[in-house]
Amino acid sequence: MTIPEKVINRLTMYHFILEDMEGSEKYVSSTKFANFLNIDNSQVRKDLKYVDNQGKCRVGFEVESLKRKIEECLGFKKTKDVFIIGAGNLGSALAKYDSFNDYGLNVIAMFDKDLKKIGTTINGKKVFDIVKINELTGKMGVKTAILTVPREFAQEVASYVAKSGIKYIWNFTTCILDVPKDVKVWNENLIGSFLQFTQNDNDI
Amino acid sequence: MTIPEKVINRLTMYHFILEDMEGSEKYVSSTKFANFLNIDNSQVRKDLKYVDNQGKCRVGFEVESLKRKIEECLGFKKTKDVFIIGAGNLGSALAKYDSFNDYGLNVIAMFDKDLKKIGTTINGKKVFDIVKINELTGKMGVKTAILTVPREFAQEVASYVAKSGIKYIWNFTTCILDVPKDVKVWNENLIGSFLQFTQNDNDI
DNA sequence: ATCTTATTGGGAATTTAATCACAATTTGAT
DNA sequence: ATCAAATTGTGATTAAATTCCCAATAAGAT
Repeated sequence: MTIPEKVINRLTMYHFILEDMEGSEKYVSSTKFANFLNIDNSQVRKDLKYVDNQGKCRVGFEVESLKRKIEECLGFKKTKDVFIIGAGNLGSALAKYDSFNDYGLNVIAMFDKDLKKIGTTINGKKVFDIVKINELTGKMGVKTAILTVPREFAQEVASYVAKSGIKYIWNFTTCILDVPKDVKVWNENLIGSFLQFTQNDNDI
Repeated sequence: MTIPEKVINRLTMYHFILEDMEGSEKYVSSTKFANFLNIDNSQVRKDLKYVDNQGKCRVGFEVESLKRKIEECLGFKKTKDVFIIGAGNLGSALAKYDSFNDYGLNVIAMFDKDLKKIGTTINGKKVFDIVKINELTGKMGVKTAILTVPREFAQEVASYVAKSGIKYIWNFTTCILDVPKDVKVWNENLIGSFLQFTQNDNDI
């Protein structure tokens, strides 16, 4: 069953909440989730229909089993191997971001063109020369790359990376990439996200 | 006029594209934007209706004027002051992220509780003791904080920050925050974003 | 001058997402 | 045993977002 993207996003947030409740509370209601996220409680119940878990009238949803069901449903325990392209500030921060591991996102290696960075290790992830990506993509069967290079190199690097066999690019740069049709790009547009957040409030 | 959030996000991406075209091309068509972002071209034209800029039949939209209009419309030139709470990997990376400046996002100062970090300077931004935030929020009139502390401290720090007068929290942690009603939280859920990207592709 | 083609603008239709409303259920209190 | 309250599940409704469609326009070719 394919779950709508927005539902996936909310399910991960319910999981964050469950993480905090586990151990201290046995049940949680849709209203509790709804209040945390400022959404309608029936929305929550509809979302939870996607994971195979039913609530109890007058009581709510069982914390532990719901948490486990979301994990199964979204594959948190399934390892998703990725490369990080660009061992700069953001790339390094993401390499050190432990929450990725908790959700199955496994950084296999990093790539850069800076000789001072190549050969070093960041949080246990080795930094390779970008020209090695072709060889390593094939050898390790990695299909996903996180792109964190400076804007001015983003297009060039993305094209290079696409040629190596990478099929999914999670793009953290402010460059909109032009890549072959068989490569899927997901723009993590932080600027846009901030503006969505603040745009309709004039006192920022 | 309030612009829907999704439109705001796409407008910033059109701007990214225009940034690359400026100087080399005079006109751009809705189809060109649409192809870059894999969306329908009439969607692009409807988005562009929100900024006061009309296209020319058979030619498209003028690159320079459209770029300028988007900037005006979304307030890229208007300074938006923010604090970064948490001078760890992600906080430091965001403090060094120059694209923020280009879009008017101005990091005024950083806060942490680690004595080794307090007093240092990251990309020109001074790191203060978190207990100073109350004083500085008032003095500098800052209303927005970027939260990048470790998950286990997120709720505690968010409550503290909210008490200082901060009204907007851009939350990069994997903790869903419980804050007073007059504080608006925007969850930058990277885990959820990644799963939205990859969930319906089974070969990751 | 006429034709072809690329493009906009915008109405209509469709699809997707969110909200509302309420019956059914279950718990705990009286 | 009865009643009040909290909660789920879901059908109906509303709202928002996207796509489809095509007339109108203007550029460039013939």
